[in-house]
Amino acid sequence: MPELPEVQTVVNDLNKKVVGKRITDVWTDNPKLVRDHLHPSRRIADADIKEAQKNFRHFKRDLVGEKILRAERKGKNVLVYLSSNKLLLIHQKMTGHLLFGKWEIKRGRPKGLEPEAIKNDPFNGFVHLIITFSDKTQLALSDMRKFAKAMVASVEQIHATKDIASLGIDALSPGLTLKKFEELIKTSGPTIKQALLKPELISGIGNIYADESLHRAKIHPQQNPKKLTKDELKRLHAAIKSILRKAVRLRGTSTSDFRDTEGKEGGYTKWRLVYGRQGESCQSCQTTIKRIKVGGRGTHLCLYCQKPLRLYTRGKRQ
DNA sequence: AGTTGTGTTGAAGA
DNA sequence: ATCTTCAACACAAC
Repeated sequence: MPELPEVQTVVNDLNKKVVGKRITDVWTDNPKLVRDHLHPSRRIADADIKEAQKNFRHFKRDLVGEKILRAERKGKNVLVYLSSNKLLLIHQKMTGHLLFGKWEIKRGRPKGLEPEAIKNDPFNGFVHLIITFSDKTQLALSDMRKFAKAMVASVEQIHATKDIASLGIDALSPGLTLKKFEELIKTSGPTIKQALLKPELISGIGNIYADESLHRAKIHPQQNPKKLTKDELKRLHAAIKSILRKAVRLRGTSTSDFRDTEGKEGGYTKWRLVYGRQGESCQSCQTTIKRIKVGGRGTHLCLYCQKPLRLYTRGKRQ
């Protein structure tokens, strides 16, 4: 699941590997992944395959000949700045990730040639989009569930899309001070976990880092955000910043499908304390980690460290 | 072997 | 308005 650290890892890789390259070709077996910047959420029905193919032809026409200037992250979106004032937006959604390497199309299917991790890891085999550069290197989108989307338009048009324009402050932005964090969290409900997952409030946090941050801050995910104490908000703010920064440093988390542009797994996976660890013992108190539902989302927590109720004895919290 | 769970996001429904 | 549910999709696990 590409969240802030995973998308940042991809963007950093792109800035190292594809800047300065010129696009010569674009291939897909799933034209539906291409979206219209005016209606970025509109999906095209299978029955309208002709329309999707036309969109893809325009997408390809817009990209071929363009030079890559730089890449940038906005929330969980990858933005690739191109010559001619154009911008390529890619959202990897749940199972998408970008890979840098070489492929050949055999009987209409892409076959990974290099590097090794792309050839050998099944999670890198769901390639549905390939951008070819003039030096014959390629950038591919592997996406098992085909939720990812891409669009190209002018810089202004992409920034005006709802995808970008409606994003709240970035979770790692220096502008997200404790004061700002408190203000934002106070406005939102119904639970603190759901508030953390709202991109229009704070962008970049997904299921993994929401659970990890709440555990570090010792806050129950179903707490009413309006009722959090000043100290709890301070702990949560600090936990989010420090966990996200560490995850960026370690190139993200790969509990399932996420891979970097070399096809390799992220290093934060082994530092997780709760996400995907249901049934294991909490490292602080040995209580069994539980998995519950919060707002329809799988949520991992330690019921002892993250007590839902305030119990006071002689004025002190137990 | 059919059913369920997975998690991003927005649209639809309540 | 605010909240919940569902849909897009493919695959693993039960």
